[in-house]
Amino acid sequence: MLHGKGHAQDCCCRRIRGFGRRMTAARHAVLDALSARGEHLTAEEVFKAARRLYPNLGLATVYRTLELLTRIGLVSKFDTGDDRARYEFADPAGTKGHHHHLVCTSCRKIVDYKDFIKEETELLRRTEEGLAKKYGFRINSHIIQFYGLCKDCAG
Amino acid sequence: MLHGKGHAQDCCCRRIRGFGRRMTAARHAVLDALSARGEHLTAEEVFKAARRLYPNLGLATVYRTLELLTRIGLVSKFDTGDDRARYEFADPAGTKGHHHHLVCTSCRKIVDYKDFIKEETELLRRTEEGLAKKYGFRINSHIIQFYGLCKDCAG
DNA sequence: GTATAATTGAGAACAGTTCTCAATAATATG
DNA sequence: CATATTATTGAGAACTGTTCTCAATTATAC
Repeated sequence: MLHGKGHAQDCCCRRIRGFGRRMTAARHAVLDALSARGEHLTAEEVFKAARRLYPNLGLATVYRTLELLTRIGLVSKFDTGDDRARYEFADPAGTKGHHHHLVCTSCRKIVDYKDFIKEETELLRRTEEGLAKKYGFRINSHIIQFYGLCKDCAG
Repeated sequence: MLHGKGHAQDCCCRRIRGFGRRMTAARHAVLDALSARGEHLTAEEVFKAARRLYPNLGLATVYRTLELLTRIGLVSKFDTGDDRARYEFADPAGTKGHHHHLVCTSCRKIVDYKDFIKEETELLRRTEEGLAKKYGFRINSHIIQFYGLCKDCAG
């Protein structure tokens, strides 16, 4: 049985256990991969990275773990227009700070930006409130993405 | 050969021709379906609606047409977290006005909202400018979506 | 330690989307 | 208007990302 190294891992363990689920080597490997490899990873990328830490790992387990982490709220899953899902730590755990995405529709490069986040967050909060009231939703996440061509692709 | 009925269709024809592509009965049917059936349709939904107008239509053609329309900029394609793409007229053609989406993660209901749009648009414009400058992107679209539970699903 | 139930890896199955290809139909040309 | 050219089509096969199945394994409670 492996032991998580970082604070994030410990925190995640507790969260997983608190959810009545077990802590396993496979899940450790996925968590390690997610925190080592950074943002917006595909399941395949997580799989490759995690398998280096735990060679016996299966792809289905990666999907299952990512789904679990997403359900718990530790990971956020999103889409950037190609046809595979992306995963990254949700704010609190990842501690890389809240950010949004800027996506090149040609080369698929993804830029995480934090500039403008403060204003955006402020507006989003107000909008959320208004929408919740008007449409009776209990809102718990949002997505903002900009699409365009990066410098290299714009030519 | 069918003839489009609405202004949007005429406009689209011109755009398609202007792109060096041909105007066909299948494409008319897809355009009609898109404008009759409203927002955020899946390819399957477009297919079913369009096939009522042109029974010989094939699903692959619907995908090809939607891809063409998206590439031309007449249609916007997006994703709301389930695993099928959604399509709707982009602003100018659809003339239903710019809107964003509020998505129920349980029943998958999608609400188009236009409230708050003005402030959002204003902020997005400024953010876009800033991002374009800082990261050298030529930005040409964005997505804002809120996720949560609708009144019925929140219980 | 043992019992119990969650978790696993492997591969099959699945769903949405794209591809292939011969047949058809829209446009340009004469 | 007839014809040649070339895009487009429908049907189904193929593909890709993701989920499911199931017997074997392993974390946890006692």
